[in-house]
Amino acid sequence: MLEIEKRRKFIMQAVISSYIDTAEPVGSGTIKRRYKISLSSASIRNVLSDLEREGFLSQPHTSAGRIPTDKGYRYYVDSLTRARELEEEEREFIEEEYNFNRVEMEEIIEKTSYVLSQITEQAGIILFPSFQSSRFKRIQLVLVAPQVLLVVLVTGAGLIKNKLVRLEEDINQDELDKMARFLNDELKNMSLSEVRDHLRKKIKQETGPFFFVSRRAAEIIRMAIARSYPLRISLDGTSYILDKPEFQNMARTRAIIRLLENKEAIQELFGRDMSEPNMKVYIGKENKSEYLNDCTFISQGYCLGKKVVGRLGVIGPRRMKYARVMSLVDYISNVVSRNLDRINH
Amino acid sequence: MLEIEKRRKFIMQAVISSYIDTAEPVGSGTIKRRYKISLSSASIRNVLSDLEREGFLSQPHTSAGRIPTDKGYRYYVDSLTRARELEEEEREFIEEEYNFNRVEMEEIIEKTSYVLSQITEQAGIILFPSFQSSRFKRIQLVLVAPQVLLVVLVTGAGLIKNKLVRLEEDINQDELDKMARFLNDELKNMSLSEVRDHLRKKIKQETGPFFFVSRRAAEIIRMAIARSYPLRISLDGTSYILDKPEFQNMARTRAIIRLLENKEAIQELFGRDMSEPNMKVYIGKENKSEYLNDCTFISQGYCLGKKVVGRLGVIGPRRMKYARVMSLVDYISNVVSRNLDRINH
DNA sequence: TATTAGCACTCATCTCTTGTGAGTGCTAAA
DNA sequence: TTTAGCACTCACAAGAGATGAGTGCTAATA
Repeated sequence: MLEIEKRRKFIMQAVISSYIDTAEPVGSGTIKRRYKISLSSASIRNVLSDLEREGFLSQPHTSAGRIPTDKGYRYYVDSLTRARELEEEEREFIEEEYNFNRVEMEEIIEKTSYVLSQITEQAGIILFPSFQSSRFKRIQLVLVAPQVLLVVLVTGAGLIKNKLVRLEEDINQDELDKMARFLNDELKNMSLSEVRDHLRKKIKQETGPFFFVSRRAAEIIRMAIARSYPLRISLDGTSYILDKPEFQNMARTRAIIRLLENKEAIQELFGRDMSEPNMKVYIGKENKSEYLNDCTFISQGYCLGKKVVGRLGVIGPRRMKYARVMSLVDYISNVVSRNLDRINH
Repeated sequence: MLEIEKRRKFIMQAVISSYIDTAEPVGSGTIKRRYKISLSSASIRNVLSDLEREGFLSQPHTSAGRIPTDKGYRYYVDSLTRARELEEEEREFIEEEYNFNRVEMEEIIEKTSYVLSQITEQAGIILFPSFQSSRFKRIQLVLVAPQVLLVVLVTGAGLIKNKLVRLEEDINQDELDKMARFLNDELKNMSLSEVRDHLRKKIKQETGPFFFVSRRAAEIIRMAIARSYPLRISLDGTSYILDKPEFQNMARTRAIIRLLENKEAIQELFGRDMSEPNMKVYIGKENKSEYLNDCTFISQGYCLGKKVVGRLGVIGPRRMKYARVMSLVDYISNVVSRNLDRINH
């Protein structure tokens, strides 16, 4: 009984790993040849047909070998494979890439989509740290031209946000400095959504000396963060998709590439995972978009301090080296977190 | 004599416009049918074979029709086609897209690659205003953390550049304010390359009271602009390339897409045209990259005030509607310039 | 003298046939 | 329970015509 379970696992593993290597349907003969199993091809066939009946494998046509289904890959990822140590070279390549004089968050983020795609040979994606959830650190108000105000907002995620705000009345730099001082005291370490709420309250309840600075300041800062901060995504290596034999069909492939050109669509792929730290693997139809029915999307959060501020990941064919790619995504997510921390203090 | 020249032109035009429509080689019969010409197909054949001998047309194989060569397209663009008025709908679509409350240069730029690609159904490209050549407008120095300085540089192109600079020694905000005041006076309206040279000179010749501010300030600002400002490009609609029948060949198409993923490679396509205002059309092998041998690249400068600050354009198959696309690129370049001006005063 | 009808020829592309081989499921023997 | 043996399936490759849109050349025509 236990013996039979072991055999199923072995054969399942054989089918998947062979298919991942070759992209060709795997038959009983191939398994016997490649994995020197002490069973006849007929016995293997029996197991294969069991696995097919249970939905782990399928046949492209009657006289072909088997290929894994979504359920098959899922089983493989959950039960048959485990995290792998990175190769020395992989680790070196990654560390090397981040070994530049990085003082700005943006450079780190943009580098990351490149690194992800290069090392996995798939499309690499990273979301910039989310603005709304990040912490207020400092504000600076600069009069750029009469009635045009530059608001510089520095947040905990190392994000710097510029916003030009057009004012209706004249104001001078002294007044602005006063406001900035006030805001910097008042809002220290709040998250930006707290900032918004706090300011709304303050405006209502305050009177007196506070009032005159507060009202204007609050309006200004709200203008600066109000229009939802444009979603920023860095994407690289889309062209790797075109290399894979399963994506030689132009029509489907074009749809995938078109999806990746659309920031909102990419955001939807992450669904509700945005602020979760752990790794998510979406295989085939598990994906949020039907255009990715033939793809696997692996993502993981990255942190600033203890807080998850964004996600990164890769998109490739379902037929991918899961252990390797998952380990890489995990490792790179840690590298990014570490680097973000370093520039922040 | 004049008659014969006219006939050549007509037939040349017929071949190109038919090929642009259908992507199929054009034969004498097709021309006679589609353009109701009062000549026999035999006469047309004579002209075709003349045009081929002179290098304007070529045959994929002996028993096929003719397709235009680079030289043929070039002749067509230079002599047979002229700027076209935009359709009402085209104009409306463009104006509509820019009809949002734009106060930031970045939004306008990013919108533009989208508009270019949508309306021409090709890849749309725009370079962000060049940083080095833009004019110094204002600098702001903010101490973000001990020894970490945020330099905010506002330039004439509406560009705002943040740079975090790590200092070796402590400095306080008062000192920074002094420096900023000094720099704002000193550097007003210089271009950033002038700024660099100016500071270099100043440091050498100055002594006395100027010295102590100047030296630090100069170092800081040079750190801020020194590392060549990362080339920013906005690109959209790459996937349109996959629609065209001439790009069904994966290998060549992948190479094009890979090229477009590489910012430096894109920059090279523009060559020395960077600060020229006029339109450039590169057909097939005229392109700076061999990967674009089957493409046409059309670009034009856009301005802030009277100064060209960047370029925009489209990349598509050689077989494109030149009059239409050229008019669109021209129109959009004007719209961008107009919008940039508006946010700048 | 310029034009065109006529004709033989070319060659990519489509369809049809056939052969091959890697795979299957089932059954009966070990 | 395992496996040898066998009939069967079916994608795919190779080859053979047939088709037709195109050509260039030549001789007749306006």
